[in-house]
Amino acid sequence: MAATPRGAGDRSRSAQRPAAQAERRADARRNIRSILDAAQLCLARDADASVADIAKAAGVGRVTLYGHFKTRADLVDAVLTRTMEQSDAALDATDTTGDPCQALTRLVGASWQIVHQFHSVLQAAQRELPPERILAVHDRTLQRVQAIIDRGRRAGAFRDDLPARWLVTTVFSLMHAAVEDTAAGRLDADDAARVISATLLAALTAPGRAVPTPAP
Amino acid sequence: MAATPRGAGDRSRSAQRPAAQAERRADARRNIRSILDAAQLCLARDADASVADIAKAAGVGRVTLYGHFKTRADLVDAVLTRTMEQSDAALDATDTTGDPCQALTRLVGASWQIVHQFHSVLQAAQRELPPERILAVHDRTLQRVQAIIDRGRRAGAFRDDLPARWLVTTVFSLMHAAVEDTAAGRLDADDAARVISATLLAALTAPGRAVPTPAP
DNA sequence: GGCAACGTGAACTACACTGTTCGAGTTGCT
DNA sequence: AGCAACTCGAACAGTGTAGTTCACGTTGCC
Repeated sequence: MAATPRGAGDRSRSAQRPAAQAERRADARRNIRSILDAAQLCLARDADASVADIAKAAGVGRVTLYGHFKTRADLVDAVLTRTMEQSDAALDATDTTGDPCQALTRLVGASWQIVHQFHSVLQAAQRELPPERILAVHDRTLQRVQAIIDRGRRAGAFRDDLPARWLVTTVFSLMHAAVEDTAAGRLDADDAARVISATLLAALTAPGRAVPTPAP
Repeated sequence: MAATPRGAGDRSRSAQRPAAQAERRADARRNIRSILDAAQLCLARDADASVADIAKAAGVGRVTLYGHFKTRADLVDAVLTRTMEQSDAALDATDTTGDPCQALTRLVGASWQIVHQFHSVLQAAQRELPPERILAVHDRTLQRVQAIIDRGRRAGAFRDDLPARWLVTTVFSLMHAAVEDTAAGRLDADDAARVISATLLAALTAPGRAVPTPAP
């Protein structure tokens, strides 16, 4: 879905799925990498960055870029996918077992940097890609949050009076709201993870229960 | 800032500020109204609606529209201003005194319909207008929320361990997140106000305190 | 070394949109 | 009635973008 060679059609490739980047020439691989790097950077700075901007930032001709990515949407999709893969990798290294409250706090801490950095990549994707695609790419992250919430509910720590899906939305919503607040200078970026966690723990706590105060 | 006559310059008008719509001819007033109505509707449906779309929806020539609004940004600004005025009017009729928790619940209930309906008008404005302008137009609403939160904090009902500005952000963020969830079919629109309120009350509650369970 | 894959800039098509001009007609106001 | 304000559509200019083609130069790979 990301790579589209010029000379060769789909004939020599087993399928169009597996990105099929291995059998390319070395300079092509290098350029694809540069393009993705540049696109991630440009889109992170400005969700409306043009293909020309990205090509220039990658130190590559626009035509070369189109040689690897059929359309702008393709490129955005590739960048989003890549970003989510990086995110998932970072989150895989995070312990989300044990006490749900602490697990959530750890998850927020680990996610914040990524969300903070690549917030507008998501914005670009939301303007260019169909909602189902956005959802699909977020699947693993969604599952992860959902799992913690489910566990917290079963343990009686998290509330049971609201749709589980809404609690997941709450988590994502506050993360992204925090990004915008820091961008506008209304929130200290170094304090954001703490603020988000504190708000979320309270929001997810079962009514009637005392709100946990996590140790600093 | 909204009205721009054709024949007459600024000469006959006292200032360019006061919208100066009173001294126009009747048909002009009618058209301006139609345009604003149509623009509000179109932008609510699609934040990217073109000037041509809006003019057609208003039953008016494109040139006529440009006769009243110098640029697309001007039009968007006028629509946003108008929407916020309507919103403020609706909120003026809402009792925000008394118990902060109940006041917040009432405010959310009264705001939800408007936010739900005109969510993408705001999106359009965010793409076209400078952030300061968005902030300025939201001033009254912002103040209102801020006032309730301040009162709740003084009363010891709301938490004091997070920046007040962040709590305001939380309120707006969850409202808009709820809109997107309903649009995606993940949340029942009729249930939204309750869900938002319940989440917010918990989020704003002081740590260590029991979360209030508002009467249905 | 040789060949195919790859890169490149310039130029071109195509499109969608904003904003303007013009000439001619219509409507409201006095 | 008469005049200025207003409306209208068509046509135009300008801009920014996506995507393509071509002819030629370069690089990697066997």
